[in-house]
Amino acid sequence: MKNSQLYKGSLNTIIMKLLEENGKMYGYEITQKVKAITQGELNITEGALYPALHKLEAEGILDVEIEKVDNRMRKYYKLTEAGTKETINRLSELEDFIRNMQSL
Amino acid sequence: MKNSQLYKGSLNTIIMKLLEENGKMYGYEITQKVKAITQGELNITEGALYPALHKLEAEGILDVEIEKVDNRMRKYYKLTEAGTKETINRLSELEDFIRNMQSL
DNA sequence: AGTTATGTATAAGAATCTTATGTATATTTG
DNA sequence: CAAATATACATAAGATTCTTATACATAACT
Repeated sequence: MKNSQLYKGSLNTIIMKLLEENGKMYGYEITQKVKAITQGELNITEGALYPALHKLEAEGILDVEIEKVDNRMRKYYKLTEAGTKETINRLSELEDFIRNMQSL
Repeated sequence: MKNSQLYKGSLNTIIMKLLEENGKMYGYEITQKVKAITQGELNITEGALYPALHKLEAEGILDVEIEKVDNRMRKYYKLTEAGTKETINRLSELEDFIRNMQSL
């Protein structure tokens, strides 16, 4: 997701952060939201996104709810209770990471 | 190098940033410096560090100079001219990354 | 004498992401 | 109206990066 290697390992945090703010989102929506917010700088690829969503679901971080809109499938994801707690930790780790990277 | 996945992909940037500030450093010194600056939060493992140094050297980012101190080998690394230029880009990417992660 | 610290190195495996491909429907454009 | 683009999800092969374990060697500390 971008040529810069720095984003490697941050996809789960990005997903969780967006879901915490927006309640529920579907995969394609996440890719568009990220592109919009970063002014096209960060493009999440489906090959990275969908496996990540499936894994977070398997880990009990996310819940899925399937909807059909305009005859097209959408899988809405939202944080579980455990996922919400875990997100707090992740965002704290993100702050630590940023602080450490700046002070190095 | 730590349980948080966020650091994945940032090792090269860390190495280059430290070398830009400190002129030249050897591997073990880098691990200790990082540990000290982050108050033990970030520990770079040798299994990650040495292959990374070798690769940066092969790419022409780093130059090596071997010294013997107290009968023990030290390999001092410093940025090449190309490496210094590349470091400017990396640090710019780091700022973009941080800004994007905060605005998401 | 044995453990810890200093110092470098590699190899097997895990985790994450890229790139490519596949399927399907809706909308826009030439 | 046919073709291209947008919407929407999915997986598989390969690349990259890191973890964990192991290896070797000397110095310093207990």
